[in-house]
Amino acid sequence: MAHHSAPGRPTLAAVAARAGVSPSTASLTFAASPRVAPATRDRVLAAAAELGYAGPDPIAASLRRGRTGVIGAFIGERLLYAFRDPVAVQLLDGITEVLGGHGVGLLLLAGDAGRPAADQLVRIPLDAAIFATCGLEDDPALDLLRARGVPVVGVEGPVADDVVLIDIDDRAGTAQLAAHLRDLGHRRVAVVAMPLRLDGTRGPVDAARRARVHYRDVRHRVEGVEDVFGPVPVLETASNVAAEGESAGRALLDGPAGVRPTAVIAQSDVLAAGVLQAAAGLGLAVPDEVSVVGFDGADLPWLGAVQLTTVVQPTDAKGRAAARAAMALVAGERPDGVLLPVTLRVGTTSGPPPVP
Amino acid sequence: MAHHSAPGRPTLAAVAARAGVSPSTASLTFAASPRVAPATRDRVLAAAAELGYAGPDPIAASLRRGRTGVIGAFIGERLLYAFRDPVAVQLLDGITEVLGGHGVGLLLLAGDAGRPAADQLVRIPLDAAIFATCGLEDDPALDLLRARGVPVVGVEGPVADDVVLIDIDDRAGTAQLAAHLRDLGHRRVAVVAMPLRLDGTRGPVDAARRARVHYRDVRHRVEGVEDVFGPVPVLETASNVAAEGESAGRALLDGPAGVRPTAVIAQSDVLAAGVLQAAAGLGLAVPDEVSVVGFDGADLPWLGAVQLTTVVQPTDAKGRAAARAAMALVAGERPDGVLLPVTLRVGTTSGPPPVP
DNA sequence: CCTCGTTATCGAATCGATTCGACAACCCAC
DNA sequence: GTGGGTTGTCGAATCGATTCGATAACGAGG
Repeated sequence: MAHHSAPGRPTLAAVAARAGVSPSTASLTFAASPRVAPATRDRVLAAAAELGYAGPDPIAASLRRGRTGVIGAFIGERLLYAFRDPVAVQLLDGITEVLGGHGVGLLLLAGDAGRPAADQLVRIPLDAAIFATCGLEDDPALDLLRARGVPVVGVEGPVADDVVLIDIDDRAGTAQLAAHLRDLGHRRVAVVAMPLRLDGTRGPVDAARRARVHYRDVRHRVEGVEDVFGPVPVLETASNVAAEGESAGRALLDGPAGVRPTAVIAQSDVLAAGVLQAAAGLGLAVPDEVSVVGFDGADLPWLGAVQLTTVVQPTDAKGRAAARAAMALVAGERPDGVLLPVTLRVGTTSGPPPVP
Repeated sequence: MAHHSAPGRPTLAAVAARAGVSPSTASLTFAASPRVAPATRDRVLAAAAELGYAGPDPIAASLRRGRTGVIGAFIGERLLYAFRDPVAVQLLDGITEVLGGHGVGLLLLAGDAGRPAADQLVRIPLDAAIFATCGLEDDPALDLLRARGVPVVGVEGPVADDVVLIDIDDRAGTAQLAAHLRDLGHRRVAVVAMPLRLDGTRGPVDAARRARVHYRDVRHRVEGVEDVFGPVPVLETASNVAAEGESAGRALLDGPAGVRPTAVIAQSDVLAAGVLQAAAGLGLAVPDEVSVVGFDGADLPWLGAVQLTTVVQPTDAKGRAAARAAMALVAGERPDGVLLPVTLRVGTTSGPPPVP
């Protein structure tokens, strides 16, 4: 009975023996060391070819080196939902761009809601972990990683001494956006928020709920609005998808002109797209009867010619920065956190409020 | 200078010593073996807690076991483009669903076009690989995996003796779709094809190009149409995205009523969505002036109320089947390939051709 | 009291490489 | 010809666990 799936696979030692050199030399050969003589190298390579040896076993090499060349990315939600979010996708793309260049692989860790895949963490070798879209302050996975000595990078959280933070200025960016609306003359605005935590809740946010917000970006994007307008009504969605934005939008905008908000601040472009759909469904002209703004600067394909007024964040740069930080941590460095800039982009969905 | 990122991390041996047991017993304890006495177990666990030992090192365990608990998924394109494709996303979701249940992780292998990340393959330990969206017949990565003894599952390709194939009947499905159009009375149809190979080419497909098609599904979905209509014009897109579908659709539909096709068969719902946009842009009513059909049965959010006539494939089941096959291969079994059924779904985008 | 059968624990081999310091061989110059 | 500096190769320790067969302890039955 064989121990392995592939029983008779040749080892480096076998290759060395066949080539008439020591295992050390054979190892050096495959590491492309300049210290091995060309003639010897050819002999080893020839022996390897004859034996069908495909190079050193990655697992054994990993053990010796103490590294695997794999970095894990935590996705809070199930994969399917995370990938509906263009920001998450672009972030991951930025990460793989850097990682791929170093021959490092990205492992997806998706946790169905509550309990993130903890068993995976225990079993799977990781050099570092990136909290990609789930900056929970008290994620249990964080403790596991800590105990294991796996360095952690957080994209917009969690905040901790031993976590390198890649951040954007959500609050100031949103404040800028809010100021734009205020300067246009808006006084009655409402916020359509991304989920405060992942429990399927939707609806108006009260103080109690507000106190239990899990995500830093969500909190900061509310605070940015309040910096300008003071307390405003916040409507929470259950998921960051257009359909949720639409139902929230309908709830907000389905009322008489003197009562409904003259501007809706969605916390993401995806939600804003939903709000736009809601406005269209209610027969409200944008921006003449209602202004709609978003956040992210994702170029959503289904917006068509509409240019959403939004706060543009450098999502791909965020991904690249996260990956670079992870690589640095693996190399034993202690990289600084990064704060990336955001910019207001005024489009065609914001304008002065309607005159009564 | 420390060898590792975390120098003084305790080992299983240290825990065993502290608990006054042998390493074997400590190992058995963490493997939750029933053969270890409860009192001993508690002693070991206590020692582990005191030392801050988080459990056996996954790398070392991997070496001994010969497995890592990581399965690689090959994405032909860059992540960003692959994840614009709802089918790819759903496929991956199905894969992670099964894998996660076994505590196995999914590693993304994205190759920038031509050369897929070969260096990653050499360095990263993998138990098995799934060709998720890139069924190239002659992918160089396949040879590397073979040489390494890594078992491979192919989703719609590549076809090889040692690759377990998870397939759908693209040809028969498309033929059914084509027959539906023929029965409605269509005689002049055109195909908007996904990329035949990844080289950025777009435009009419001639025989030479046709001979060099890389993807099985693309080929089969053309053949299915020809089974019903005989040779038809095929317009290739450079990428499976809506914008490409739109420009292809405009090229096909921008002509006098007697010349342009009365039905456009897009090879994916995403492309079909683009063709619908093109039709709308040209002021053509669907299905009265032109019928548009797709493939996949993906529920695209931005289609709104439009019900696309399409061939529904069980994408998530495909993902789950692929993952199950991979797990079986890792377990040393020799699973059979799987052929999943597709079904025609008639929506509101197909109808009789206009009367001249 | 001795033996047999469990049950819990241990020893030791093994997984397949990497790497550092030592060492031999060789070249050149003095 | 000897000393010093390269250059190329080798030995041996190590990475941290898993696992099988062996052994000790112990209770029960004859």
